Amino acid sequence: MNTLKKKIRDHKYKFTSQRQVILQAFLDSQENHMSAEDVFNVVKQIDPDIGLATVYRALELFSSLDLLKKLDFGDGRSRYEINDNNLSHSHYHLICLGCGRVTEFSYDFLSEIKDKIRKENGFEIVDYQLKFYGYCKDCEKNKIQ
Amino acid sequence: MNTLKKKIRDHKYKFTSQRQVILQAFLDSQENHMSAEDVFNVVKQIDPDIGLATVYRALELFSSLDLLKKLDFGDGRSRYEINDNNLSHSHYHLICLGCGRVTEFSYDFLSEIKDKIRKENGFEIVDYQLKFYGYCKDCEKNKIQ
DNA sequence: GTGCGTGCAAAGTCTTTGCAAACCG
DNA sequence: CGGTTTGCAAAGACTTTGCACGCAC
Repeated sequence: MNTLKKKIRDHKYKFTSQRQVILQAFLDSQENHMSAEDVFNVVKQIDPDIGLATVYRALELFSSLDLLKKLDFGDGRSRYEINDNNLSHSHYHLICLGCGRVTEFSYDFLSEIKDKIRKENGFEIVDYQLKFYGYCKDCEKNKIQ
Repeated sequence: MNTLKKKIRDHKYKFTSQRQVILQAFLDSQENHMSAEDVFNVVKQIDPDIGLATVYRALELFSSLDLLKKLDFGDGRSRYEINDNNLSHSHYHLICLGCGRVTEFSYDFLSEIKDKIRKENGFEIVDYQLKFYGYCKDCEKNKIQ
């Protein structure tokens, strides 16, 4: 938390109690991919006066500071996760078309492809997002088709 | 177009003039990733009476039939492209953080990772989406930082 | 104290839905 | 003809914004 606090202050933003509570929610949460409303519901427990707009504003601020990473799983709302800030530590998301469960998977295929893309397109990668859609073990078992 | 028409009829859906015009827009368009409104603007030229809701309904229908593929580039609206229906032909999107331009890139790394994921997670992949964020040649050149 | 940050409510954007009329097969 | 599909407008879901008050520094 102190690292996060420092990063916010370094950018001349204020470390308000609301911002702290919202960050804490991510540090504490078992739920890895919270939507704005998920976050709102968590922080309301600690500070009932907090507003949904404040949550949205904080999530956007934190994303711009790379404290959080904004995700999209195609369910009509943005989701966020703590950003570990290291490309090679990145993970991918396995999104089950049956139950919607999102699992994480990690495997370094990037170094190879990164070079290839730089050479062929002159495109300098700073981040990426990889989502696999399919059926998880349980749904595969129960699939009719 | 006849293949598409067949696929629609095979599923007992009607091949209406509106649906035809919308599909034609994708076949003709140079723009590879049209939003619902982009499509609406194109088809209005041909059929001024067409409604935006019809476009949305058609895009959803076509996606469910795998004629189109629904994409999300994080700009707050869904985008669509013709689906080539072959996992190994799939391409990735290079999204420039400078100018927003979306380029396509193709490289088969999937077969390898697919096996790995099936073994380790019991997850059966049917589709995936890979997006790289970074800076394209031009923006890299002009980047201050 | 000053100006950034907040809460609230209203507005905005994209998308979906209800319904009567139109149309495909 | 009958059930789909359409166009329109209204509603819905998520997110952003305007503004007066409050708080971090």
